[in-house]
Amino acid sequence: MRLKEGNKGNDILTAAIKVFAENGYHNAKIHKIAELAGVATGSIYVYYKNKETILQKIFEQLWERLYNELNVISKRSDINSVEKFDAMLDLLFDVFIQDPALAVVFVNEQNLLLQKKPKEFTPYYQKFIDLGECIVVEGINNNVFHPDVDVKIVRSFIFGGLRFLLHQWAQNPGEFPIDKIRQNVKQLTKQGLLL
Amino acid sequence: MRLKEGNKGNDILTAAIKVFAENGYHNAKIHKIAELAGVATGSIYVYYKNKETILQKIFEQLWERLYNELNVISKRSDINSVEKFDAMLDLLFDVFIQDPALAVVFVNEQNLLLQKKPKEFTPYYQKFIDLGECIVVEGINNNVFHPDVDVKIVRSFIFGGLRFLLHQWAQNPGEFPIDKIRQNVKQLTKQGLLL
DNA sequence: CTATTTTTTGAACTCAGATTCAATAATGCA
DNA sequence: TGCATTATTGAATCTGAGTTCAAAAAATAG
Repeated sequence: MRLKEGNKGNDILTAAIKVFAENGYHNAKIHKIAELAGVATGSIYVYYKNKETILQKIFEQLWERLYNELNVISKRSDINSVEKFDAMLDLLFDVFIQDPALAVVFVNEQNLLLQKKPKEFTPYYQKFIDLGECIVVEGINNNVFHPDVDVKIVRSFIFGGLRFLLHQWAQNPGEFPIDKIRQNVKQLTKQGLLL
Repeated sequence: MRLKEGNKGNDILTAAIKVFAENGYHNAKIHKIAELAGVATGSIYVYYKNKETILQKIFEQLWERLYNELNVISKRSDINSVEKFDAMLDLLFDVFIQDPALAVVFVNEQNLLLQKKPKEFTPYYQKFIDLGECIVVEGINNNVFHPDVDVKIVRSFIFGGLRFLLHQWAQNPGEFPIDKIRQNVKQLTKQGLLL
């Protein structure tokens, strides 16, 4: 018997995130992912059924992690709704700051997968979204958030704004300090533009 | 001499927007665009150099139009900064409401082009962005907008949020009335979530 | 050390689909 | 009406990248 050496499955995933981020999913060549992962082209197909499966796995891991961490936040009883809202934004920032390439892939390719194979998209995504919604509803019920906003619309707006900013930052990290972005997003979502 | 009948160039563009929206650029087949436009496959290449050129043309038209209309708004002296800001949001809503498929293409494919061929991307896009920035700066100078926000960050956040919402709406127009979205976005960008 | 099993390899295969182009049709003009 | 010019066609070509697979290498067991 022979054991698989190292963790090639993970190496491939990490390499794929980089290559997908740089070239976009459709322009990413399998052979380049293999090269970056330090394996042969054929090995990719030992670990993943095909190119699309790699993308699916990336989102699976991402959303599972985000959901689990948001779950912890939403259950805390030592902080109020506004603080939970803050913590949620921080969570998203922290995850993507750790891995800018992942931020780019997330922004560019999530729609692709969701549109093409909605059934096979990780359920953790929906669970995360639902939790985020809960936090805002809780804030409304506790009289700290405007009651006349539609939670689903607000959720999508903030989510979309964040996506776009993270994408910009990931492609050109020097342009803005990420903490300035973080601070502005919190200001804007909570207070708005008006004085 | 023989003249080209009808306006096949435009028919192809309109068909392409539909097919790109439904399948995404990379999964869109030229032969399907041709079919929808009512021309033969080969005719596409009489009017456009290749598939990518069609996408470029779509964005060229879109941003030229948006820039021109925002230009009119920004020059008006009968309305104040907040009203200009409102008018800018209305402009974006109106254009994409008119053509949901265009909204989907815009959200899904703009990054692709910008990343791949930044030099060839229509300059009207940057001009539009700059104008939007001016309107917010004007609002800050007139003491109606928070002075401690970074204009570029705000601009991207709002833009990203809008994109995401329009995309959701375009894919499922029944879920939310677009006017509710419009109203929520204005509320959120100006007042924020907090009471 | 040999046999057996599993992992790894990468050149070769495949095939979808973008692009081409020779043939055909349509129009304007004399 | 017939000629010249341009528009249109769509089957055939070509290309490139995802995928396969038979062979080689590595690891373990006896």
